[in-house]
Amino acid sequence: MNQKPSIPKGTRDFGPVPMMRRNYLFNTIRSVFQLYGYLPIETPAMETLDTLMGKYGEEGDKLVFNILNSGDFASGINTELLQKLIQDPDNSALVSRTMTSQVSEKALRYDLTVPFARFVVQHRDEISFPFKRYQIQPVWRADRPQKGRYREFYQCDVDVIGSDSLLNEAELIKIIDDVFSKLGLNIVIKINNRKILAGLAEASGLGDNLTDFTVALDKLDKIGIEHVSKEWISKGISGESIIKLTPIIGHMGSNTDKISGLKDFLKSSTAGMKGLEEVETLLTIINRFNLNSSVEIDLTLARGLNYYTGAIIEVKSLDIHIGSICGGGRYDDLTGIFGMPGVSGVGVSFGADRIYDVMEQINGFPALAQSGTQVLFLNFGFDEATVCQPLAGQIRAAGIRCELYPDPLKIKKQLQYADQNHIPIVVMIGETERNAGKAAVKIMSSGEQINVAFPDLTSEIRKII
RNA sequence: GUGGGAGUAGUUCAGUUGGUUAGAACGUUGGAUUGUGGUUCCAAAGGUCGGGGGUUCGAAUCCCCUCUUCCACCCCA
Repeated sequence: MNQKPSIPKGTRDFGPVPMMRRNYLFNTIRSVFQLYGYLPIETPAMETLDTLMGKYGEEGDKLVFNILNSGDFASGINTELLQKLIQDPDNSALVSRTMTSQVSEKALRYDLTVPFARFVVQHRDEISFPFKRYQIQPVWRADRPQKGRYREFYQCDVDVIGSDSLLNEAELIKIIDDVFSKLGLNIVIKINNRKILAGLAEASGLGDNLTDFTVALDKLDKIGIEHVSKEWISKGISGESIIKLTPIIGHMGSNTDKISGLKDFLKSSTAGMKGLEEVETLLTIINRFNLNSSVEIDLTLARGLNYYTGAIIEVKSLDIHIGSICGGGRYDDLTGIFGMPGVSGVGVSFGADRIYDVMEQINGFPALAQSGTQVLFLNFGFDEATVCQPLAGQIRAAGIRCELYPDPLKIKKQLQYADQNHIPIVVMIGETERNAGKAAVKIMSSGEQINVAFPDLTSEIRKII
């Protein structure tokens, strides 16, 4: 007892109440996915290192949890090679990488999209395209935990792969709107397009600085235009370009205003115009949906851009400031890295844990009393309990949640148990009741108590509930 | 990976310029005439003060290291 047990950092236990709420969340999300015809899949918690590495950029690779090989994992180490490398202290990163590959061949999944791509390639024969799937599973990241950031968390992914149609993007936005409407959260759906970003870079003469350009741009709402400009300049982007860009990026008007501004700015860029056209079409489709949430074009939305090629989607809570609670986009060639080129997909991922945190903070969860026991039989001893069992069986057969207290403790203890577990009805059958053939039914909220003949017990309880 | 705050009973926290057996509240357990909960009253249990090292006659308190956690950055759900 002098040593307290604990769980790894960034992980959490979920007691009954959080669990019921999480189930409510997952069920809501799942029911919407199913309503649009998406099919469930699951993939293993671990993937081979080959599948995962190199898919998330340099930063992402570092955040993958590696799994040590079983058994005598040290036998695979090439000591000669390592000794050679280790002599140079600058090599420490390389040494770690080399060593990892020698003692580990699998890792915990980092997201659901890459395993999905692997799944599609591996099962291409069984899949008919377009393939619409959803997947609700935990993922793991060796990130430093903080508010709204965990090392083990759930993602709820919906993707459609094998279709270029913008109707898919529109459908996903409708799904987002449905889910958050059902949950009662106020959100804004931000959209952008990778091609527009490329166009902005091109039209302002940035050349191939796209990555540096977007990484800084993504921080605009956080650090402001001055700091973004500074970062751009430090990356070698010319002041001239920045002056051209500032009014476009800082444009705060409506979507149509933004589009007309962009139309003029991007006219020299084919990619940019293509992206703009996509956004326009998407907005046209969405306008027919009558969404509850607002959809706004946000040019600062870049989202890592590891594999996104078209639409970029992100959802922010208007209730709580917590980073994005849902995000995704189109990736034209994700399966290409697994040897199946030319298949385009688009998908979004709901961050269940962050959504939970938001719901929690705004008291957005409905009362979930419908999960606990409704009727408790007190235990007056073995013989009396034997009488209770068939009666409890009848009550359950009527669909009422019912339990018998397992130990013949003092009645006070058993009532305390009922009280603490918010059980509304208690049935007492002691020696007296057993002889009389009548049960004492106590309604906990009022303390009122009535006697009911055994055959009428189920119907009486049904009346009370 | 970088920077800052915090670690004292199950939980939330007190703990005076270093000074005797480290406190409270809530919770837990037991009791207040035998088969009746929530309120009340009484009592008890529970801490090598995150861990290790150092300074000191003496450390929860001062210094160093480490772990954990929270916050910010990087990045992200």
